[in-house]
Amino acid sequence: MRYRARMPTAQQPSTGRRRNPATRAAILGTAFDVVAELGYARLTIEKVAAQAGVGKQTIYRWWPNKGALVLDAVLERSLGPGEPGDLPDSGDLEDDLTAVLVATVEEFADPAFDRALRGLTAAIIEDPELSQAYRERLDEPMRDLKRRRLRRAQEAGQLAADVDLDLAVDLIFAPVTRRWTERSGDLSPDGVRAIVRGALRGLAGSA
Amino acid sequence: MRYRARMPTAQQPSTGRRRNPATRAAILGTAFDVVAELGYARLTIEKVAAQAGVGKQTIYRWWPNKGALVLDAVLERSLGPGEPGDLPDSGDLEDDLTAVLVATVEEFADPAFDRALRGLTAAIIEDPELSQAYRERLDEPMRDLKRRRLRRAQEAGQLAADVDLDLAVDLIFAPVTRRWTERSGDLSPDGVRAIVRGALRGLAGSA
DNA sequence: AGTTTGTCGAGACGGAGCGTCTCGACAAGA
DNA sequence: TCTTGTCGAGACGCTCCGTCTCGACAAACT
Repeated sequence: MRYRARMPTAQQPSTGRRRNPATRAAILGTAFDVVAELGYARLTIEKVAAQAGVGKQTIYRWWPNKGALVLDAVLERSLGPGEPGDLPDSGDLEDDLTAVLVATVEEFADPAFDRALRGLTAAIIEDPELSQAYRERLDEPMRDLKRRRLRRAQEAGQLAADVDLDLAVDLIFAPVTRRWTERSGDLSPDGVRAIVRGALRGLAGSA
Repeated sequence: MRYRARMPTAQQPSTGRRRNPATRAAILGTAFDVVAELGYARLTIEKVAAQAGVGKQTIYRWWPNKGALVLDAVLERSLGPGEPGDLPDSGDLEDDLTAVLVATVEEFADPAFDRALRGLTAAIIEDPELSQAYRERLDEPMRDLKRRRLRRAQEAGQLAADVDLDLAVDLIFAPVTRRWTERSGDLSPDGVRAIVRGALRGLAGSA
């Protein structure tokens, strides 16, 4: 992870003036607003700097490029400081997974969040280093929540004992993501429920 | 489709000099090479023009932006002129789907094709108009092949009769795409087969 | 044969953003 | 007090943007 050293999470050296947290917050907040309004392609470091009332160098000092900046901006805005609480567990796996996916789709319905996340995704696809950072800081933690919920289902006998949990996560969640990125396919609550049901029961239908 | 009128498929007016097909081919070929080498973000119209030995205006006359150019470049190179023959049908659905997906993964293994397709995908995510063009000209035709194969499986009783075919396509193919775009997850032949098996038999495992 | 219409390579143009660099002001540790 | 690093501001040379104009040329129509 070559980034880290220059990224905002780098630890302070012993001496010298300390980094201003308010400046960092202003930059990330503005970056989110800009990508939410203009998209990633038309986002400009100069625009963010001007709009945040900040020197360009202050951004370049802490973030190596647009992608890293947008990743931090999205992470800061969407996750916030709190712990990312567990997935719901009502006992009914199909209901719980459907609820999670419906909530995700509802977030996509907010144009600002939609554009911001599209921008981040576009950046990630082309930049292996950024995609690794995304995986470690956003995707893997979320994935862990999903695996945990599925493991409980497995222990309750609602999921086959020999099923690989990573396979299960992909089978359940990837179709929704695909319909979102390509803007085609049914993302209504019914459509989402059908995906969950299909993944759980299978298409062959021997049941 | 507002593009069309300015896109290379537009029909010729009655009089005047005709468009040079060799020029079109040179531009698209060079565009593919450039995106395959540098990626989408660093692809430049000026670079394509210079490298193809062509005036900038000649590109701007026929393509409205980078995205449209790259879409045509990928379409031209990956599909070629021929009809996109049917999916294999050996009678064993799981084997056939696995073979198709393994072939797809093998294409991703070619760095040039990988970068070109990543570039196209990145462009599509941010541009609704381009994503529609992609859907109509590449995704939907492929999807149709998949639906046809699945319908035959349905008639043979290997797929539940009440299963929606678009749901089936997403469930089977989206996980592989996800693992590719995010560069994480098992894309080995075994991993791919597990996806197909999981989608067909279901995770709940009542069989 | 001549005219019209559109294509083509070449490159000039003003403008936007790039990423680097330097400046003076300032704040925190030594 | 002195050193070290942060900060806003903006100048710098550069690349690329998208538009425009030019002269050469080819296809269709008169």
